[in-house]
Amino acid sequence: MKLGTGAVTKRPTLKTVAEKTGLAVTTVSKALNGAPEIAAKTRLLVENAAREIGYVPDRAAQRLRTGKTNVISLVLSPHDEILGFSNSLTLGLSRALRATNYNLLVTPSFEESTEIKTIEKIVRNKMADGIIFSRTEPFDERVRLLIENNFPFVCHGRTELSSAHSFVDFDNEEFARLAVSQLANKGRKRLFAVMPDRKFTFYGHLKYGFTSASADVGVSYEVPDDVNLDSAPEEIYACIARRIENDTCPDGFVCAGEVAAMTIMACLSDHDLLVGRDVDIVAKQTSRVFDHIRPRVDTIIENIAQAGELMGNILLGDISDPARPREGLIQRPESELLL
Amino acid sequence: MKLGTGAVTKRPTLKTVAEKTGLAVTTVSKALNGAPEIAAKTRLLVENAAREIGYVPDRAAQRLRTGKTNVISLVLSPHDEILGFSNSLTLGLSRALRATNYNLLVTPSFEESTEIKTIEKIVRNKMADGIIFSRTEPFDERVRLLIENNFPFVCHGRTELSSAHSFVDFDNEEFARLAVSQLANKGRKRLFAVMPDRKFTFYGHLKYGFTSASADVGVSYEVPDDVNLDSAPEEIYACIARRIENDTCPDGFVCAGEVAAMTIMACLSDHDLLVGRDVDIVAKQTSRVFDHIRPRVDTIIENIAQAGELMGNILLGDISDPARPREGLIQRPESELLL
DNA sequence: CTGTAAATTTATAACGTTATAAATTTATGA
DNA sequence: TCATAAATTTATAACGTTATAAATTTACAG
Repeated sequence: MKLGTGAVTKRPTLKTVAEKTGLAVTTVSKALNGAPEIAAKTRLLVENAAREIGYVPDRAAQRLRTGKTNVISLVLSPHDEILGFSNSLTLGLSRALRATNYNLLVTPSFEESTEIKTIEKIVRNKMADGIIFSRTEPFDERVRLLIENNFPFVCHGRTELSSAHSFVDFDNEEFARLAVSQLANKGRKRLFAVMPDRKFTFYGHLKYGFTSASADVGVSYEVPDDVNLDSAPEEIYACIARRIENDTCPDGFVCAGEVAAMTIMACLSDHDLLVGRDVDIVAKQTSRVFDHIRPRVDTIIENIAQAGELMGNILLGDISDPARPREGLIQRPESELLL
Repeated sequence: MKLGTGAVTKRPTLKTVAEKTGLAVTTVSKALNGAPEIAAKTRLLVENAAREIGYVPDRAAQRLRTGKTNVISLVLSPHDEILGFSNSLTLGLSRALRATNYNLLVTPSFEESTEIKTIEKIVRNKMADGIIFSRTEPFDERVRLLIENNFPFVCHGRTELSSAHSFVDFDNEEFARLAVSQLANKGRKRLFAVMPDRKFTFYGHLKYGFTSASADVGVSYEVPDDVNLDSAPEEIYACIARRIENDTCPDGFVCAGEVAAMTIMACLSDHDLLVGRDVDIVAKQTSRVFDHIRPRVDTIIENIAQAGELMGNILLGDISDPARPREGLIQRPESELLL
């Protein structure tokens, strides 16, 4: 098949290579797959012939025959933050898959409630060799399902389930501690944190880090229960606006998401409150947006692309060795605190 | 195969359904594919049996037999703007594919130069039924390759090639005109535009709109040739900083990308120049970031998710009817100009 | 040389599907 | 009732691959 000439010849198959070399299809297959019983000179002959005519194995046929799809499925939640998250995860995953012959299938679920169906479908129909997903809950039903079906997966975030499974998580507790400490260093006394929805495991970690660190350094702290990272920006805005108008505005914000942080900054700015003078903010940063936002705020980086790459590599390992013990990995925060 | 019980039975196939109904595999296949020669009551019988045992066709086998992959490949350029673009495109595409049984394969190229290889590979190995990509050039080699190989695709942006092909583009000329007009209305006299790299088709459209509209309303205009939308933010920052320090700072900015706009805003802010007082900015908006950025700037929306959905639908149509005439679609800007 | 073991190659079958052609059943008209 | 057409079902083969078992060739000891 010559490309770029307009001429389209039929794709070469093992049979084509077999005919060219005068060997049997089986021999060619084995030679190309490095079977030990093939004579060295035969292997060479086959390899050259294959290269010459541009033979590439047919994925569908391999998949049908072996049951291996060579596909990793990234299952995205409808809420996956539009800034950065999915994107960086995809990027990182792609890096991990780059040198392999795995493909990345992106499967968004449009409603939170159908996500388990999406995963069931992938498992039942063997649409992938492994699954990646995020927004893990302590007793995550997706994790349960996948463990039960012995289906390789790596999730972003921990569970509290007894069976070990692969995951990559961020040390959110440490993030919160660093944030609190920074705000306290700047003399802030009344802290406020925008946290994820309670149902997620990392809510617990963040909350624990935030409250215990606040108690440790002796500042007041609050975790509102009417807004979280998945709230519409307008709700977060309204919540902060209410505080300001009530004169109950905190002087230090810990914000575990970029959009929420930006929303808060916008609200403060609209009420003539100045970050750095009247209040301080420490935000979790997952993209480079804050580089371009003024006034500058303290950020602590969660490297999502790196998480994606780690998850990809772990998943590939889990797939190639189904028996190896599953374990998790926790990323450290990289702080970019201002002086 | 029962899920959720831990028990894993073998996947049902056509054979399973055939055995259950006492019919031949062929009959079952035809019944499920709506062949007209199958008796209505047979069809019903088969459909019920299939549903009952949860039969789902095996993609690999279908693919091998029919040559149809049921996969759409989104080929991402390394530069695809991290904010919004890929993400929104993916989202829109997913929407288009949602009700179909197409899957979305995301294939990033890590270097600009290898992108054509990536596409060649997809075509040669028939890894997808259709391709989506962006950053189209007037004489785009990817477009040429795909047309030559008669491979379905929809690109984001136009070409100047003679053969018609499917595309979705944004009316960048109109965008630029609107932007210039808004800045002129605000009394700005020295306009400056951050444009895409010259090699892209939409550079031409933007530039023409920008320069001709500027001439029409009688303001001076400039398109720098040392920075473009793909420049590192630091370069853009440095370029603007130089202007400010030189006292050659423009008073109106047209910015065809979000990150560039934010960078400019940051630079202005760092030099105590106020948007709305000293300068004005009109930015192209492809996500909702600007909702949360202060001071507010004028934006004109390019709806990328919608573009993705359109591209997906066009591609599906092109695939199902390879003979239908290929045509392009141009999205109108949605302006969100401030008063 | 010859017989046997080792090395290497090959034939067969199967993965699950569908296009094609052939076979069977049912309906129709004389 | 029978022949024939129409409707419906079925058998066969093939898509490209690989696991298994069988066949062939080569090497080696006697």
